[in-house]
Amino acid sequence: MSNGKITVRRVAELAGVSPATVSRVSRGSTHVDPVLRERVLRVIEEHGYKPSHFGRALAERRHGALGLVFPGLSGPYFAELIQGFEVQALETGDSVLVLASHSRDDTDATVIDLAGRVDGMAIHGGTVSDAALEKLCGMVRVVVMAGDTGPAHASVRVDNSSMRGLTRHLLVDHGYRRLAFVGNPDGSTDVTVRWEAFLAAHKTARRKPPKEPVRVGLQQSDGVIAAKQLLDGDEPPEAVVCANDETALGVMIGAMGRGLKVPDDIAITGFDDMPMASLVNPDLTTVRQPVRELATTTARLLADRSPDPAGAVLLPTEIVLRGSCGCRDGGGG
Amino acid sequence: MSNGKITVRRVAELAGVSPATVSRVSRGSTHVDPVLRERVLRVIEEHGYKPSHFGRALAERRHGALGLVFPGLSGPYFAELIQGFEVQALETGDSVLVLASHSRDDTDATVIDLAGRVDGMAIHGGTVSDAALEKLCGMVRVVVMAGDTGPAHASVRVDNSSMRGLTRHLLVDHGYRRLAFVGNPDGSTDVTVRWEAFLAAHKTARRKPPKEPVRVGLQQSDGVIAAKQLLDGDEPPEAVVCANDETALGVMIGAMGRGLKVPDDIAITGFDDMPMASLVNPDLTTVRQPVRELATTTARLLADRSPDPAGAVLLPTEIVLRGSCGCRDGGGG
DNA sequence: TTGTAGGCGTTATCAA
DNA sequence: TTGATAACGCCTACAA
Repeated sequence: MSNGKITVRRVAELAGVSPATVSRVSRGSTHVDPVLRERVLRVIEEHGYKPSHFGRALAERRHGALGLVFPGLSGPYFAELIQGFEVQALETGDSVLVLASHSRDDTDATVIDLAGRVDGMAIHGGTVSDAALEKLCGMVRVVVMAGDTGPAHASVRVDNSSMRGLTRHLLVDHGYRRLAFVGNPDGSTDVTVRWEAFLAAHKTARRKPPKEPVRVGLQQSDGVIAAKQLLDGDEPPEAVVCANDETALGVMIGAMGRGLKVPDDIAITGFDDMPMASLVNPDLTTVRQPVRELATTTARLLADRSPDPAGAVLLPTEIVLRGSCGCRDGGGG
Repeated sequence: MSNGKITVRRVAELAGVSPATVSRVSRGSTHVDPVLRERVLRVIEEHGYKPSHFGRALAERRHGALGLVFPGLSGPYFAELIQGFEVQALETGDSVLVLASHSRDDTDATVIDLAGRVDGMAIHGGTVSDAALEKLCGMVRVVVMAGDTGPAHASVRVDNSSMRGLTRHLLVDHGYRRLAFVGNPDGSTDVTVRWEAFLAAHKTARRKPPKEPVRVGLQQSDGVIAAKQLLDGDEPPEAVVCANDETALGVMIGAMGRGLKVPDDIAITGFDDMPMASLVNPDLTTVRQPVRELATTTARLLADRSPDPAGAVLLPTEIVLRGSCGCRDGGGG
């Protein structure tokens, strides 16, 4: 078997044409004599010629790769994010370079370095300092996902204001008194905005919000930890509003582990509408957000070759009322 | 601000030296006159010169990148895998290209293409056909993680045989009669081996195993689905052995949602020992596997420049007995 | 339509 | 130690 050392020149030689012609054929250029094309194609096939990314990248000054930077969290949200992004990138022939272990306090050097190896970068809200972001923008096209555009070229995010309606629902429709919020507003832009919407709903309803959110991460285990803090305290809340479904599930597990009934003893809501939300008992009241679209839109913006990408895209969300807020009294294991 | 168009030649010019010297300095080569080095460094600093990955890659014939291929699953396991891999890769200055949306029935073309953009690839067991794997091996160094070496250059996996001891524990120490297995042996090498170990333990104990596993995926929602199938049937099992912690949690949620008590009414075990395992009530009996080490070892093997990497690395695992199998009767919410 | 020649930015080789 | 010079593999004017 021929090893990968076969080059344009060699193919040209074997096919009795010039390297230029091979290049044209290999990239499906028009304007090539069918006979020659056929001859070249056969040699390519026969010897398994693959244009070198090295040479191509250098000549075209294009990496054919997109970067994806986010805080290394587990869970359905990020899995969906990666996959959506990747599928879209593949669509345009781009590869995906990920930086999943990046937290804001890391040195920015890593992400700057990444910028030198890609044609565009997607930065998840809250993972990179504004200073670094600005530097990045001077190097490649940058799209912020789930965050403010800031110095970036564009941004794509979901409409977190649904959290306001959801909170109002709890406050007004159900008449719950003491609400708690689980999630760290400093952790990500999404949580910041959701916490603000939570506060705003209280204000509109002329009700006093909790002084502080329960500052934990976004994983299921964080929800369990929050439940411990919330339910073992003096005044447990009547309803717990969680920054995402995972923590909501965690809180629910914690509550049930204490023998509490949801929603009778305590109401719980999430955000995302991931698969588990409709599978638990009671099923989870939440806000549905189009995670996949968030990812694909971002990738599309990045791959777009037009001079300037759209400014800020806002994706719609939808409140999904189910059992865990008390809207149905079926189930309640 | 100077745009990124500054090259070696330009720096050389500005510093009054040759491009070769700039190259030597930029790469920290020894044998450079301190005076010149200083002069060059200042110019580099001043103009923000960054060696182009294009040029460097072509000249060194080295991408400076590693590929990571796995089935796009969510959950702590894969999150840990990515991060561990990435951290180790960063250690050697490599970037990480991921292919997370690859399922076995995809065209192999995608993964073959990836091979042309990296110096080495980590393939998660059960994601690529043997034919494709063989082809890949002719292009780059390939290490299989959590799977058989096969045609690959090396493999790293964990010792799944602990599943045998765990099953024996359920069968003999606890004396459970009917056990069920949740997980699809065809889905991944790990599950294949765990199912086989489950069967082997039955054989050794001279007990009849279930005819079939409950063939579901590895996510929490799959566990809920399995619970439905298992618990709503005629003869619910006395103990459910799950292929991983996530599905175990799902089964537990399903069981509790039906008002069943764990482990009194039904025992449940997992595999992984992820954070949630010790947080639920009752806490989860499981097998601890070193996921991070799995990832870092793989990355290290890939980055290793020595002629041939080690053959097959086997990482140890450890049975962790907790409440969900019936070993402690505290808790049991 | 095809071929020739030069350039993309860096590193490697070999004299000096 | 330093500096010309030649790859590295491909693409793309430009000329034929």
